[in-house]
Amino acid sequence: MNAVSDQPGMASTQSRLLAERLRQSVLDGGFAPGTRLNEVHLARSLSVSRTPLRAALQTLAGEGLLHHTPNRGFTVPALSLGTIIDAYEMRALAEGLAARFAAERGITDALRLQLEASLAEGERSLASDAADGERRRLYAEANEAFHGAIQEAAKSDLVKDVLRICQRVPQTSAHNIVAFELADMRERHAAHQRIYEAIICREPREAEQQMRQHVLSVKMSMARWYTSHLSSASSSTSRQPREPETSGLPQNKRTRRGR
Amino acid sequence: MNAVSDQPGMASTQSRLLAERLRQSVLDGGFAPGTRLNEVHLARSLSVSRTPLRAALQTLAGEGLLHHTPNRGFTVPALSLGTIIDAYEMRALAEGLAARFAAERGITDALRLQLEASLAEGERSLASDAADGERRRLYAEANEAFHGAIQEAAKSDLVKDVLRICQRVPQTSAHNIVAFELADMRERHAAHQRIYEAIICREPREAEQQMRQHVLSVKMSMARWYTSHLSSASSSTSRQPREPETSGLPQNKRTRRGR
DNA sequence: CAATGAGTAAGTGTATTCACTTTAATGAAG
DNA sequence: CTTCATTAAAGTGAATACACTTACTCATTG
Repeated sequence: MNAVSDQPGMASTQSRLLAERLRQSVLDGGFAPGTRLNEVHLARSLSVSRTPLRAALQTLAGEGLLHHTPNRGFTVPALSLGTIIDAYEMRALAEGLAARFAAERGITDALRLQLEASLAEGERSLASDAADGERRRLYAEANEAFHGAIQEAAKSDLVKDVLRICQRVPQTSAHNIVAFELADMRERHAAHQRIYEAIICREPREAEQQMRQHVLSVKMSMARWYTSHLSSASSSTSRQPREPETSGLPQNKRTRRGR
Repeated sequence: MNAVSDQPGMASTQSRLLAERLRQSVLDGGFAPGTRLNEVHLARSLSVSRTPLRAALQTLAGEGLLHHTPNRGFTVPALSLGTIIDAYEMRALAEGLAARFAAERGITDALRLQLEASLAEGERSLASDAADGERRRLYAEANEAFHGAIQEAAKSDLVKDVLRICQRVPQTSAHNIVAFELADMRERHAAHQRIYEAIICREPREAEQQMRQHVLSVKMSMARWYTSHLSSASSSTSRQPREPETSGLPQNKRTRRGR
């Protein structure tokens, strides 16, 4: 009955794969904020049964990426600008701590190489005369690699979890916006280099301080961009009574005859 | 078939109640670290079917309170002292942020009263000549009320979630140990008062700084206590291959006949 | 015509069953 | 006595079936 058996690459279980896919979808803004996820339709559209789907949804709800209401199911929360700014504030502290740990504990050669590679990649993306969108994509990639490497170097599951929570902001997620103007990107790149040096030199306080400033400056750029571009749209006060607006697939026909 | 129907107080669903109970159990150390949770046995002992139990477990796993391995089920992670210390480090930052937010945003009268009540309660517990254990219990209660009120005052779901993660440390959980010696408790109480004043006076930086110091000092006490009292026991390096040691109820007979 | 209430479809919560994986006891072979 | 293969029991993952709740349509009534 199962189509894919004895496949070597198939390490994980269905629920986990689903959780991964859905997490990605939610973070990428695949579902409109406030959307109500219909289990039956979602299951059909993903070609799975409800059981593993629910498993995935429960997990995501535990992670705080979805909200659950007892007899109404799962919804993707709508975040206000204030919430997003708070998240950056928290993230500045958490990433700062990660940088501090990395500096305190020292990093493996592999991670040092990854850091250097991401810096080089960022440099290249800034130097290239590629189209603006393409440059941005490249830089976003380098940026993610840089921060990822530091989080790894921190060697703390807890810090990683906290950062996951801080970045559970749909739409605004790191790799979507990241760098807003070329000048901003240059500034960020310089900050990355300072952070790298502080870590290599094993200077915890300096690394933490630099990282905090860096993230807070990203916060500023984001807020500026957000207010000037979106302003009105999707600025709801988190979990206010919003209209259902279900999703997961069509909810079309509703044919009935009188009693 | 369901025994409890049309009951007025029954607001929530079975899975949620279970999640709550289990969360409490895990935090209170109801399951030994490293224990493997057997779904069938646990379900029987809790008088529920596997479905809602699994739902609860998935949620807790999402929260990071349990660990899940594909075909082996859920386990309660064993934490090393290092991990616990890291948690305090993160918690210092998060609670500091909460205090800052509270000072920035101002607190409602209700919360101000709760803060004052908890301070008074702490004072009383320190002044009383009750038995040491009893005093400790009282102080722990006041302590929890104090920190809880500030977390509320921060008005940030994200900060609350982060703090939940930082306190997801079984056994060592806040209300279990908290204050170690009378002198420590006095020092803590004084810190609480300073924090309270900073918040009332709307001085964000001061509030944040005081709170950070406060939590870090708790960290020190905890580490001192931990090393002198437990030292060897339950100091494993997080997620190392530990022997199964299942739980949930007995696994007794194993009768079989040869092929 | 608006308000209200019954009845029904859609949707979520839970139970049960089946399939697949892991685990460990047993016994044969070296 | 140790090692390894065999094999069934126990356990988890997934699917299906059923129960209960919510929400909507429509008809009735004042």
